[in-house]
Amino acid sequence: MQIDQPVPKYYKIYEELLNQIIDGKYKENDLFPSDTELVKIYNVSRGTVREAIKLLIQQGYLVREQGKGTFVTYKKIRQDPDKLIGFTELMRQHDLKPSARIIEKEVSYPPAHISHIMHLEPHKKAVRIVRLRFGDDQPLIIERSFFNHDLFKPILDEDLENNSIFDLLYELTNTKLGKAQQCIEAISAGRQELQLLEVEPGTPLLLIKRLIQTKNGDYFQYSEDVYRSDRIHFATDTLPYNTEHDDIPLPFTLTEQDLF
Amino acid sequence: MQIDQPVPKYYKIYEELLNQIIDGKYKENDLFPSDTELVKIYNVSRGTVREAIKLLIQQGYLVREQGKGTFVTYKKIRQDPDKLIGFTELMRQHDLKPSARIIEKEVSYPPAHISHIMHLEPHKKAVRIVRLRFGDDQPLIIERSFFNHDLFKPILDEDLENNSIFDLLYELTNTKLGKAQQCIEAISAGRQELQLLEVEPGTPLLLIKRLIQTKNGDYFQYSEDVYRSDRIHFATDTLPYNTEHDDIPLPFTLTEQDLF
DNA sequence: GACATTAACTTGTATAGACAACCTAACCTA
DNA sequence: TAGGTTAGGTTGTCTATACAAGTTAATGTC
Repeated sequence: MQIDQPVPKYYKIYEELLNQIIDGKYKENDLFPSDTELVKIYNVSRGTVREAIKLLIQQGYLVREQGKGTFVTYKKIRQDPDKLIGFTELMRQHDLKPSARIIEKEVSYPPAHISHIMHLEPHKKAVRIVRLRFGDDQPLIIERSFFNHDLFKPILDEDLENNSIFDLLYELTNTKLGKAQQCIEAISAGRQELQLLEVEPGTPLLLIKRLIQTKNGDYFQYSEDVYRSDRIHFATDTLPYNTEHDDIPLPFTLTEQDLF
Repeated sequence: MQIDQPVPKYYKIYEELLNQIIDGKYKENDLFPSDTELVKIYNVSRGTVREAIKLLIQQGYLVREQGKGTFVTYKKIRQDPDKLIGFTELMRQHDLKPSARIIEKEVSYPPAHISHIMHLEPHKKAVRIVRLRFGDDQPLIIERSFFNHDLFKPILDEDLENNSIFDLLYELTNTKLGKAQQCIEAISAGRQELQLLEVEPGTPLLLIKRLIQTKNGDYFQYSEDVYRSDRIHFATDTLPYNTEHDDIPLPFTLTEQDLF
């Protein structure tokens, strides 16, 4: 015997709108129906409509702009975490203007666990840099990095907003990079993320931690990059075998209709 | 000249309540003031109070339970990058006792977008399976999959709770898997996730979408797996920052250049 | 033509009220 | 005592309304 679980109106509306978006009823950047229109269509109150819209916003399908309207943004920037495509290259592929801002830059004693991960001796200082990455002037990524001070020193005073750190490293010290490790987590937006990435409190974000060595085996960098998951799409084409990829985007998510 | 931007009431209340929680006014699992009490304290409407509470829930500070009340659940974000786990064999490397529960299993006509992505003809049925996977009896992953019915038929009645689907496929039909695509997102826990994964509303989770082909090129499976990010670390050990391709000048120099 | 004003939209916030669903504890009854 | 009922609390959902804040396009004026 199946229990008849009542599904809220706002959730049904959410599902229906999601299906419409997935079915391609709206194109990227299309104007979505306004609250008032949806109120008439579904014959519910505005609060209920907004509840449904909120879910779609949280999933990254819609964006609201006060005074202008609600817009469809289902297409995400794709990035393959295995192939470390550069940020500017990634932006260029999506016709977005890349830019960066240095939030913090200092030489200090890192926390103990950072020293440990980077195999630094306890008395060694490290270079800490926080950068904010933009695509078309929209904040996409916070990069929080610790660098090996000895290796980083030669490029410390270079222009890091407009130059590649790895490029500078190679040009000035002839050092190349070697192995790297990374892991991915989902986190909730904290205080700094709210401010820098311009998201709502509690927005789920992707956290990618990387530990990068030089080709000599020295630990060069430990970074924690926080990505706006609603704007950047992490995709891989590998697994057992890697042939030429068909490139089917997987931009949607199963709805409850698909599940029950 | 800075425009004096008005801060919403619900946000001020949110900040004040957050400060109280951070200051330790409430202990873990303490009962939080009810909507009605907060309405009296702040002299606002219930909707406004709930807006503030919602933010605290999304941040993971509070949990609401219908009929019982609102509770404080301070949650730590733990960083443990020393444990780096492989992509597929998470369970074994974690040294956890693996188990699974079939939530749903049916043969039916899949939604249109699933048919499309799996290259199924519209009249073709698919096997839909929802599995909940445990490690040491704790729910870790929801696997929601659609399988090609023709390919899946031979193993439909096998014991899917205690066997690997891929292993069964190979044993019974000698079919090997080919290429796969996958992408990773961060999402907020929805209704089914709350129930099955036993997490609090708004908990950030990892969503991994996969499209898997057989070696023959047939589309075998589309799945969306939801991981408890607080219990599972997703990691790749080595990245092709690759040293072996140093001789190839153009493509790899570009990527390294743009990375920072 | 250039520019300010206005009207008519949009989303954002806030209020007040209602009922449903759920939980707990006190109470009543067998 | 044991068990069922009820009253009163909680959160969940939904409605209806109102005004603020921001955008856009048409209008009117100089």
